[in-house]
Amino acid sequence: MLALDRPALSIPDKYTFTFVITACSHQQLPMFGKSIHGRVIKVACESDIFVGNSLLNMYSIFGQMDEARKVFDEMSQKDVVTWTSLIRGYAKLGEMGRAEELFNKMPERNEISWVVMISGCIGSERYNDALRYFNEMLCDDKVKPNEAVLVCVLCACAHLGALDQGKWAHVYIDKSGLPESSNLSTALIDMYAKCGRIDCADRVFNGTSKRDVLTFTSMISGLTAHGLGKEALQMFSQMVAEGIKPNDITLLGVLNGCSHSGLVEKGCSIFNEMEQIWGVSPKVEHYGCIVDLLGRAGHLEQAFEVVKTMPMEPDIVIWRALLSACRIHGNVDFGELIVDHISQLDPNVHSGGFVLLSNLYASLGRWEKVAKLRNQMNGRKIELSPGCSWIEIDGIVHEFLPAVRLHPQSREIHEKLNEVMKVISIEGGYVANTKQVLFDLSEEDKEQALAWHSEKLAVAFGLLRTDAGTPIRIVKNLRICEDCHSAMKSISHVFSREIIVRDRSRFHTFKEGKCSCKDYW
DNA sequence: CTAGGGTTAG
Repeated sequence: MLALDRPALSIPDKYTFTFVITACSHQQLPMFGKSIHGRVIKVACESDIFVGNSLLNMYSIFGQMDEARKVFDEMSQKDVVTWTSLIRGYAKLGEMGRAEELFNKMPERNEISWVVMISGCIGSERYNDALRYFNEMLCDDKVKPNEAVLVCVLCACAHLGALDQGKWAHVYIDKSGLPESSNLSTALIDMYAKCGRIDCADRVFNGTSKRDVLTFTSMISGLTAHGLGKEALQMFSQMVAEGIKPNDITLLGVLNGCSHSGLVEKGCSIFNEMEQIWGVSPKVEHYGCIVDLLGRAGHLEQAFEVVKTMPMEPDIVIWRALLSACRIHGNVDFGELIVDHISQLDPNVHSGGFVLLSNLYASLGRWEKVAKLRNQMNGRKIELSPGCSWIEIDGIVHEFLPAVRLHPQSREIHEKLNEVMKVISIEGGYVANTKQVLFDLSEEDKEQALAWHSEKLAVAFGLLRTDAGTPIRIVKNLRICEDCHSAMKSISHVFSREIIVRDRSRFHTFKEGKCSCKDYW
């Protein structure tokens, strides 16, 4: 109404443009934003740095980097916001090389520029790079790490299992006088839990007065990953008692906790009530949990019934949970039934489908089928993500890929590993699992690689570089395979070492020849 | 609202 009353005043000024362009960025309105860009040029306030920055940022957010770059190049005046926005655009697309180049070139940096670089590394799963940038940031007198940077750093430590550096960040936070926040507590809890120190996570949790749904969720998920299902449920009760409403991810953690601890009835009742009590409608992930829960406990028919009646299309994870249940319970017939069912579905979308089938055939001993699938995969150039392990020694995270030659001490590591394998075969009763083919998404292909799985290399390195009796902590990006699992058991026994391996889904603590997962994972 | 951060099953 106002606008109609005063048509003469309806030409927006640069402040209005800035405001509207920013709104387009936040509301995901690329078309509208673009049309505004055209109008900006008409009213000739495009030389304003605020207008330019908001336009540049808008294109960066939408991933239209050619457009963003054009705005950047045309801006006569640039400031730290201009540079940071452009860097963020590239970082979000995973073009870290471009981002890095600009970051090195920019005339001045502030805290936010560092956050953008560090969080960009995390988004591209380059956690070691994230920590490297953080250390560089500490050398820069003009900036001080803020809450956002520290959250990123803890996140990187959590992914890497870098306990020492995580502890260092914790001390830094306590000394820095940053106000207590649920964000930092959440990141600390998650870091400790993922680094194998659920006890420290618990201490942080109990020491904080600012708890929200995220704090509780990271604690619950942490307990779950450590196989502490009952404790996870207790934590859930405490959360409810404190009047905090769980979200979909909280419930995922709780259900998974039930699954790992065999709490079938409890899990089912939580699942059945999540909509009415918490207003969270089950997503495909929750169905995945319940299928896993039922399948693991041996209720295969019931699990299959859930898959058939669920309101959405079952995804690859669900089929895998079912097949994994068949494998655990040695139910070949049911497994083949499911494979029949899957092969009628879309066969060539995910590489996951191939691996899944291959695993099942391998577990059924149908090697000719495995070989055939393998050829098909090679023919289609399906790429699988490489297996990778990390180990932190003296505050430095060492990364092991199947191509271990990259590591400066690789020959020594190989020699050590050969020795270890020999010793455990003779003294530890270890027998190599020669049938091992793609047990999980283990892409470390035995045929083509004389290389060992990355977790074996990491453990050899750990034995070389740590004192006798020190626990060895390893993080692996995929699930540990059966062969490595039994090797770790033998090593823990023969070399009297506690070995803690965090794999993709949970912790395995090897001690005196046994694993905390009770061979059930 | 000219630029920045966290929890996630298998």
